[in-house]
Amino acid sequence: MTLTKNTFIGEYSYSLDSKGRINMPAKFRQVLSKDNKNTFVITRGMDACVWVYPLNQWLKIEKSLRSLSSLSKIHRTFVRNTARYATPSTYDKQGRITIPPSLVDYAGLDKDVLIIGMVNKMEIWDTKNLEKTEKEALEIDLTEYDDLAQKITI
Amino acid sequence: MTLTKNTFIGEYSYSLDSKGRINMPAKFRQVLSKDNKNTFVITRGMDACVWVYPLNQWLKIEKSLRSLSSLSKIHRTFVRNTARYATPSTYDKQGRITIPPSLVDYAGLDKDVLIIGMVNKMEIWDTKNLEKTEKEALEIDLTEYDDLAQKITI
DNA sequence: TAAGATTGTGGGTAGTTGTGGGTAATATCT
DNA sequence: AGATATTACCCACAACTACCCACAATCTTA
Repeated sequence: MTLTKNTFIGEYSYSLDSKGRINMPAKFRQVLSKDNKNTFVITRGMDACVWVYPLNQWLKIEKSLRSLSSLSKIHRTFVRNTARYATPSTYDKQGRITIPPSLVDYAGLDKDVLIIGMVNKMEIWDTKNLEKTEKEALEIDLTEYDDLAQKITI
Repeated sequence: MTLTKNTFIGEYSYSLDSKGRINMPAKFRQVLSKDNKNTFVITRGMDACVWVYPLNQWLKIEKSLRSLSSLSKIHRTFVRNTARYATPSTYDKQGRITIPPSLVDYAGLDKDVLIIGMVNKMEIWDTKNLEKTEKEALEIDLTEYDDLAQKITI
């Protein structure tokens, strides 16, 4: 079952071990193209989670960042926050990546974590944290949400 | 009797076996075009049921999701909620797909299930659950139904 | 109606996957 | 430089999944 290359969907439950390693879902490893060199780039997500990009996707982002002018304050902030915490990490023979302590801290990762496919990247969430975030998300503007749903036609 | 490609209508009764597998109606498999690679994408339905897309239909959704920027919170939420529960599943030689435990749970699938053709996708319902939902549906606002009638000619 | 093909259901087995931990190489600090 | 901490790589094993075969019931066709 090979899906689109470098596309991640689905939710997987794993545990962060005592060495700060997390398994990458086998299905996600399978869809990776070879130019990713078994490497992911991990960085801060915009929510309280960790974003994990396959290498080649990250390279595209780097390119976009390069095009942003530093004259704009919001551009500077965005580039800084995105680039600052990014770390490349190669997964081991068992398919695990090591999450730097600072990111474990940022996302509040404890033992039980969820890896969520976000199409072009993955998110790593602390299970309990996500539940909390979901409750808050109920307060988002539903009209806007519906508009989106209309456009996408699921 | 060849029907329209990738179009699903009708209702079929099957059973969920001890390994979490459900047979896909032979007719549904027959109308699939080859680019579906014997794969369906299963996800949460908006009611208490499982939605099953043929691969190529899902790819259209995926493409829309890809166009949404993660800078927008509402976009992130939408992508997450849509992609999160989706799992590709290739059917075996006997034509069965495996339903992940989380979705079995979500839809309350027990043994007897119904597969319902929803034109561009299918729904899998627990038989008893659907009966219950149907009773509740009798109470929906008939005005809304009338609105629909304006749009669609039956 | 009888033979053959198709369909739905059950279960066995080999390979894959997730997780823990050990050891050697590398980095850090005094 | 030497001691200590950190990281990278390897092996082991239990649980799970994909794949295969079997068979009864149903449908098709001659």
